[in-house]
Amino acid sequence: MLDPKLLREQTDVVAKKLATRGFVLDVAVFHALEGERKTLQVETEKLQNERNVHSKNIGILKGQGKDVSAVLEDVNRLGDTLTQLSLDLSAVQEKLHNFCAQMPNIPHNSVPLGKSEDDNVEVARVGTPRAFSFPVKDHVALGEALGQMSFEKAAKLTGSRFVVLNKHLAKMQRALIQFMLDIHLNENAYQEFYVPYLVNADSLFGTGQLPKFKEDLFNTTAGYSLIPTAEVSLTNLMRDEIVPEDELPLQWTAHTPCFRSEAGAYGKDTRGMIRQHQFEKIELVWVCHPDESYQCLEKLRLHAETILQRLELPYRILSLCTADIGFCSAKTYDLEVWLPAQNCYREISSCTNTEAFQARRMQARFRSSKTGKPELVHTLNGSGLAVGRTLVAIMENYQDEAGNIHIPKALQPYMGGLAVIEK
RNA sequence: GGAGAGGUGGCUGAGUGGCUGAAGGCGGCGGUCUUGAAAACCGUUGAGGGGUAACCCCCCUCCCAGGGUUCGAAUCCCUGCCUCUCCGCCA
Repeated sequence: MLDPKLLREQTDVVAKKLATRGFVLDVAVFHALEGERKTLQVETEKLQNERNVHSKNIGILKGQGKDVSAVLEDVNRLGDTLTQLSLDLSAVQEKLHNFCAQMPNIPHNSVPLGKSEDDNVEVARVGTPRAFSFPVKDHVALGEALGQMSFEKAAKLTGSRFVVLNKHLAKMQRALIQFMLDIHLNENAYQEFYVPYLVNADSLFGTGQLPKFKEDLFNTTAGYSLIPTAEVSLTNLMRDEIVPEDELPLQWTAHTPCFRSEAGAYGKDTRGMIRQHQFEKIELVWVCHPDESYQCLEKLRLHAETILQRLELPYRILSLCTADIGFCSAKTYDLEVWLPAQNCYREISSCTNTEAFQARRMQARFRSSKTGKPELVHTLNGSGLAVGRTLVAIMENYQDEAGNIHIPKALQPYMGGLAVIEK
């Protein structure tokens, strides 16, 4: 959610900035709603005040044993008008709220302008893709040949876009989770959380999944939704909270499964573990002072990169352009890992500064030591990393001609010393 | 699942229809005192929104949430959510 004051006072500036990301702000509609709101609100509050004054008088007069019928008549006359006005007011306020809830965040000045994902800017490449002396197989071929990855079994159990792993591959996924968490906890000072995988609508609104992206979620008959990312559970810990300024920044992490319905993405990446309805992820969340959020974003990105570096996986860093950043994002870096079978880099982490966009939706605040007043925090989130895709990357980058998977050095201790997964 | 009790400000805890946005205590902040600190004493201390160019100021809303009764609701009624105690069940 954008700052309503900013929106009101500099509507054209906001519209211009949102246009860079392909969002058309209907300035006329906004001004009309806003004008209506103001008139109604002022009038409603005026009448409410009148009513309150009268009511207070009634109390005083009654206490003195005097007749109140005259005042009572006055205040009764207010009744109907006031009822109607407040109905009108809340209708307009709801419209205004819905209007604003659909508006995406304003891109930061450092975000490259662009019209599509082709305009994303490559910031750096790290590591060199290995040269293979044999035809590379993709993770599906490798995994099925090993007998440790089955999409068929998953389809029997559930449907498409799920996977069953067993033996070493199942263990490697668990090892990766442990490996990533250990680094974030021991080296990067994150606090670990265990959180619900089902959340309510307020939480989903807070982090921006609602109202716009309801279709991407798995919703339950109980009224809860499965989390599409631990960002929802972690970030919403701050909802309606006010923390002391000196406790900032907060660095939180959790491993969770993530559930995405992604109705719109059918036909894309139909093969393999790249796009699944259920996958494991380590999430990193920062809650910080507004002055520091861009330094924090750099640190967050570095923490995600560390994992790729330790696993010796080649990757590149993209700064997403205005057309490609997410709804809540003011700025996003994507980390893309090299996948030899696809002969390209694929997203494995997305690190985002939402500034106060989510914080405003959540009323997540800190108490300013300067003013003593609550102010909105900035929230950031990033994957550190997507575990399923990391597994894919290891399989494809570390395969040999026989179809065996060599395990990265750093991960071997987590695999009980195992160095190669063989048939 | 069954039976009870309860949800009030950062915390604790009064308040059953009328200057109560809320006593008292704790905590926080400011001050007096002190070489400094502690103690003591005095003062101060919720949030959201609107009006205003803006501070001061003025107004509205908020005592779990949503409805209702009333001129007026923290207080009465209904529904939901949550917490606690006892019993049952269970990983």
